[in-house]
Amino acid sequence: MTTHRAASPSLIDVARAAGVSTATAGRALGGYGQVRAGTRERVLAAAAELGYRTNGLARSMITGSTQTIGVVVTDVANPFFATALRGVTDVVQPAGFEVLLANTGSAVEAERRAITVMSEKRVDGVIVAAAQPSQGAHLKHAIDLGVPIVLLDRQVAGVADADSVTIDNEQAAADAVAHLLELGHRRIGVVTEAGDRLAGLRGAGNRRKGLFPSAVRLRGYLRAIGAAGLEIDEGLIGSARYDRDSAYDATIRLLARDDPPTAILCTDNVLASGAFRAAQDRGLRMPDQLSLVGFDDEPWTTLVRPELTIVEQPTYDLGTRAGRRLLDRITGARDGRTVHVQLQAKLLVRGSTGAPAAR
Amino acid sequence: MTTHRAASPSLIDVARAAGVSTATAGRALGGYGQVRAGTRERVLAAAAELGYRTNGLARSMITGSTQTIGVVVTDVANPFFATALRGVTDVVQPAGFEVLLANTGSAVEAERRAITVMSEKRVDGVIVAAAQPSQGAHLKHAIDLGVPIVLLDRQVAGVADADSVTIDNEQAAADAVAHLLELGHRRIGVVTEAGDRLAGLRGAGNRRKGLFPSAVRLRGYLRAIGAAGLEIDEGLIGSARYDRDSAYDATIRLLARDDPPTAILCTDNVLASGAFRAAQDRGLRMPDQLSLVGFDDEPWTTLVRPELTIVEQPTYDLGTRAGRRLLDRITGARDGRTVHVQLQAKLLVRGSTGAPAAR
DNA sequence: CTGAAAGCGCTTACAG
DNA sequence: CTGAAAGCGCTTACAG
Repeated sequence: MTTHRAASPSLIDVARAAGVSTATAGRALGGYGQVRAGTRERVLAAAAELGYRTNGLARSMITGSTQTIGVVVTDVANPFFATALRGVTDVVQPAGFEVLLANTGSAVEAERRAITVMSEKRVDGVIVAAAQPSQGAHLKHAIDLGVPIVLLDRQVAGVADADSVTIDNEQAAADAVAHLLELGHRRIGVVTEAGDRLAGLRGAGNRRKGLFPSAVRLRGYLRAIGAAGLEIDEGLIGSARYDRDSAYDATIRLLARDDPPTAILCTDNVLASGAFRAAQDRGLRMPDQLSLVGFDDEPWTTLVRPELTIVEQPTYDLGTRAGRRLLDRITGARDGRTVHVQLQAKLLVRGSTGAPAAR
Repeated sequence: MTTHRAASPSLIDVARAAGVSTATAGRALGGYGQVRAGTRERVLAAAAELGYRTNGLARSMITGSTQTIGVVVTDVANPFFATALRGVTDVVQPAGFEVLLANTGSAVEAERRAITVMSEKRVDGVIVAAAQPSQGAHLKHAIDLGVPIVLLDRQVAGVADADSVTIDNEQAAADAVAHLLELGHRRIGVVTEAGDRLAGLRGAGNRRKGLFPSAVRLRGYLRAIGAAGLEIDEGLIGSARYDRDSAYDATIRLLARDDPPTAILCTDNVLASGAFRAAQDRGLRMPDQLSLVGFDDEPWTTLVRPELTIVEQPTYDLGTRAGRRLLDRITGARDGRTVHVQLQAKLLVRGSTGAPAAR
């Protein structure tokens, strides 16, 4: 029973059916301006009768607002971004905004395209977790065109006028190392994605912009080790790619040293899972023979034995704060001042960390 | 150095600067129609000079296409939907479509609003993981208005004209039970969200529509038990809410029976994590004293000891298939026939299942 | 409170 | 290949 589908009725059709002008029909349907109650009812009845729905494109073209924000992430399937995204939607949807989502797969070119398209679709603003924090020219360009941008999780080099909501990753990693130092560890290893950035991080520079969170965490590790008066031993810095197997290998290498670390910090949840497996396969008792610290409170960290000590990031809040900040930019007080929110992570001490075994 | 920002330049401005008509400027910029190479260059130069960007709203209003699809899920933070969503974006973005995302929190009212707004924004189609598979009136309404819909993960009652892409959950659960039966188990328990649907499932009905995946899985369990000639023992059906603690409690209750199950199937990944913890806390050796089967290949399932036997759902593919199907509906062969794709899950046998201990 | 008219920024026939 | 004109479906001053 496929009925012939007429073109979607427009305001003109509704107005005609209700015997009013399109201006009046628009006022009744759009909830703006003044309309007599009786008139409104007649219009609404006609609209319902015809199956009318507002054309949001036409409305947006006139009002200059789409009630839509863009969200650009590197990987929605990553629980970190999925959770932050949930935070964004939970704040933004009740305020009457929709979310246009783009996944970049960490490719700057894809990010550039996404920003362009979103800008052409006239989103009211964009939240972006940059693919490459060192490359922000296209973001600056968008800002110059009048698109408000809030950076999520990564500060980007060369983008002065964007707000940002990030986690204090340097302090988070330093806290974890401090915990291990306090337990008496002196040879503390790290499994990290940012091993290749080591030279730059050891320099005097203290910029946050342009660095991936993993690099900032590595700097926190270096800082804490240095603050304790210990030498930085590059042999304790295990480089890995962003996957479990690579972290597994890096951990095995660290443990194979003549003088292996008694504790290891992993700068990420995925890396931690690889390190945990490596410790398991090596038959090391945790925490006696090896203490381990990871990032993110994922389900597995409390299912394994011992439970994993972790740095808990306020991931959901990261999203809500970014959403709220963007809404403020769009609607309310456009005081113009650029805001950089930095949230604190929390060390959750569990069974995988303890004093090193006496030797 | 805040320069005064002029209103975004329009095609008229570009045309004037290039000394051509708006029609020609539009053709040069939009890549449609015929334009002489020299003319095109002049127009592009003028556009670049002025910082012109196409107004997608105006374009969409005329062309009747927004190159945007809606995706409606209950919870983006759930790894299942996050992964499926990634599948959708990976298919749809390269084809030139953007994704408008809505999170419903399983509330039908939120879903209704999301569909309405998306429809008003004139998305070209919508993929929806229904909040309540039993309630589909608003979806049917949208379809009648001309919005193509592809159902994801859940068939919905009363929505005849929507395509669907789902997983064969009944077969998946039945396979898991068959595996346990083959190992020699006779008292097989189940921890499920759908315990309250039991009466309806035991009836003769064989509809898939209107049921949550958990309910379909429970039916698979019932079918497999019945097919083996065993009695359904309602005492072996542990009801839980959708959280780890509730599953933990349900498992503890099952294990406290005089005649406890020797194996347990969990109809979901979250429930499985609770059941695993319960088995751990009870000090039960797996698989000897208890065999356990879960759903979804989450990281934790290979980090715990023993590793968990699971039913692996093709979650990412669920998204890619739904995306592709919707694109087909929108662009290509609108043959009109409604398509129901059902993907098969795969049992991954690992250490948590084995023959029951002799007693 | 209501309406006639203008206009948002494009694309699309239609002529040339 | 190019342009003048119409039109997509709304909202917004402006009058009354």
